[in-house]
Amino acid sequence: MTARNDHTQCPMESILGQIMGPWTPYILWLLDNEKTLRFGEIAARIPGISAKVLTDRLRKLEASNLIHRDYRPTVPPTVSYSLTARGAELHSVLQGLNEVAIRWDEEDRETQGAPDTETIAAG
Amino acid sequence: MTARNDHTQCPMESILGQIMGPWTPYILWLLDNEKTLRFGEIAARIPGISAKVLTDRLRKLEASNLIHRDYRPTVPPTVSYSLTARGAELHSVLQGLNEVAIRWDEEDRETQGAPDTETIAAG
DNA sequence: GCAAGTAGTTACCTAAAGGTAAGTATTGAG
DNA sequence: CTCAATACTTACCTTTAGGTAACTACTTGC
Repeated sequence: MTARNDHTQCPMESILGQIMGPWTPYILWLLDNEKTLRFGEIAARIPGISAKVLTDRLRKLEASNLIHRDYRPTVPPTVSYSLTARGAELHSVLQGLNEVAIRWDEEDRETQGAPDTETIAAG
Repeated sequence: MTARNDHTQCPMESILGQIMGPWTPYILWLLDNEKTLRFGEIAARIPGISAKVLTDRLRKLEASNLIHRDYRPTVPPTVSYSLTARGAELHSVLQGLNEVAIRWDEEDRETQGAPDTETIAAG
């Protein structure tokens, strides 16, 4: 209210706008785990994504200075992606989120269905 | 392929599907900070959101067992929201993300503009 | 001259998400 | 009888996002 507008006073909204989106945190997590991945390798690790959307996400992450794009003009061309120093700062958040995800996944497996039979996919 | 489908083998995608979305992590972070908030209070803290979208986010978070809905049939009715035990498990992730957000915000302020004058809100 | 291979880009179309506004329930005040 | 208040819900419409498929560039191999 006093110096900045009310919707930018909170840095959370800014970072959310950068890393949110259907596949964005997942891409960051992949790069955090595997250090360097080529375009096709990322696409292979995300079954449902299209080249158009993946390109879009990559461009936006690059524009936010979270990933680095390494283009090698070979034939055919090779493009590798990796986290920047800023992108690497998300490491603990990404890994923390993954730990919670794994925990919940185990809990839901105990509660909702037997580990050896598939009942959730029946409906 | 053997027991689970290939897109659910990674718990990250599951948790992302639950907490992702335009305002979802922000709502969780508000409730993590303020413990209990009424519908109108959440709406007031998120300037750009509409009642329809806020209701949708709240319902989905409730369905994921991340928030608790407390309906008091007073006149007019009072509805309060708070994190469930599971939702509270996101505390460190949410706060860690906020710390990174604040750090980046300060860094960007040093790089892109002077700290004492407002140049970003001029346009 | 055509296919293959990588990493895209572009055009076109459809599906989903979100905005706006009005309606719902309840009861006390006027 | 109507207004006001809270927390929605629903209908309708627009905007946006995403899917699909074709095209680009360049060189090797046939």
